[in-house]
Amino acid sequence: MSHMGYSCLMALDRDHVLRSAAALLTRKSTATMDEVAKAAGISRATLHRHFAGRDALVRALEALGIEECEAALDAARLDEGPAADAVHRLVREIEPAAGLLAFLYTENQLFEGEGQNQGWARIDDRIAGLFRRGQRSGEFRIDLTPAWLTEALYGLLASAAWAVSEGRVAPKDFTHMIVELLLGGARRREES
Amino acid sequence: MSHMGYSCLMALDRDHVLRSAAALLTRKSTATMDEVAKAAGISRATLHRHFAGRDALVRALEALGIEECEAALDAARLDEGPAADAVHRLVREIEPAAGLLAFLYTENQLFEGEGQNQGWARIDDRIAGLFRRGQRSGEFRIDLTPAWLTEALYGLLASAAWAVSEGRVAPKDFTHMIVELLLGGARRREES
DNA sequence: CCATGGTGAGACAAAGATGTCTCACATGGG
DNA sequence: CCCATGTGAGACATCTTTGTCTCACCATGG
Repeated sequence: MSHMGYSCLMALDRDHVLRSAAALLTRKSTATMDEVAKAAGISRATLHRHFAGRDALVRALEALGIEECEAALDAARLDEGPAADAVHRLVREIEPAAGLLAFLYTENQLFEGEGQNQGWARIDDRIAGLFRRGQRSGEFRIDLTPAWLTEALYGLLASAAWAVSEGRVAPKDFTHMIVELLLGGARRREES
Repeated sequence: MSHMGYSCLMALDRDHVLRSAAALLTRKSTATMDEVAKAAGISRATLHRHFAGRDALVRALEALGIEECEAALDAARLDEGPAADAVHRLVREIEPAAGLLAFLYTENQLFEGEGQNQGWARIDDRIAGLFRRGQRSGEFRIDLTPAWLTEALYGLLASAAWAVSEGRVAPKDFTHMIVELLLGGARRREES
């Protein structure tokens, strides 16, 4: 064993289990602990050694989702350049986590008060702040509230993730579809 | 009793139960049969007399959702006038059913092959057809596929329904928020 | 070689939800 | 008044999932 073996191999294992669980629960949000274990290639006993129970697993997934969102927000450099470009960078950065986000987004409709509400609130604020910046600079229209634009972004991310996983949308179009609809809408523009 | 009493009162009762269940499951998608019964003001036994089981209840809700969608599609007269106006009418007509739609939309991520797939396919086709008409007439841009626009509409309806139920968006803004984002996007338009 | 620790398989009880049943009660018609 | 029908309350068995436990196995390091 040794401390290094523990902290290193376990951490890698745990991360692998977490990502397998995310991939499975994205497709089947009611998957059993046994199914999660099999999907990760481990036994239910070992799964329980990593996560005390289903709640703990979902909490860990929530933490992972928050972490990846924050990382995407950082990588997108929301404060730099035109807000529209920042939105584009944000969607591109957040795409790999979209499936997980969709799972957590629908899961959170259930646990009203529980969960890492503070973590999500912070993310909501950062995204809403981006839209607010775009409104103040005159790039974005002001009759759609930042809160709604944020919510709409979540909804479009979830829709796109499902549409891609069911083959209704090509994976390579993911970012383009979301960004163009969110920013430009469906109506044809004369100006551009 | 009497046959009329049965077929009439039962039907009303059944409809009332169905709508109570829809309202509850919209907020708490994992609600128990007991909770559904209490929400409808009846006992679990009576609930079981109306619907053989939870599956039957969800199936009935799915049928109700399909029915209301079709009704909204009919009322919106998708073939008349500019496609953009038809989209506006559609969202306005479908608003009362948005909560139920959101529930079914996320529920259907689970039952892959099951359910009234044919009913949904027909609705998908009608909505996608509306977007295709708008593209052909030159109203809508052609780089966003009708399938994606349809999916996005579902996602925005679900997002808006949740945002309203959690107080993040005013109920009266429901239609405006969705239509303006879906058609016009967040970017400010020079022309209008 | 042997000891240690992680793992898989499976047994087990507990908890929750479901489906079925019985029984008492009320209401409305004959 | 009496009977029939729908209803509510609750008991009950069943099923699924969960959480805990034990035990045999195996790989790795000493």
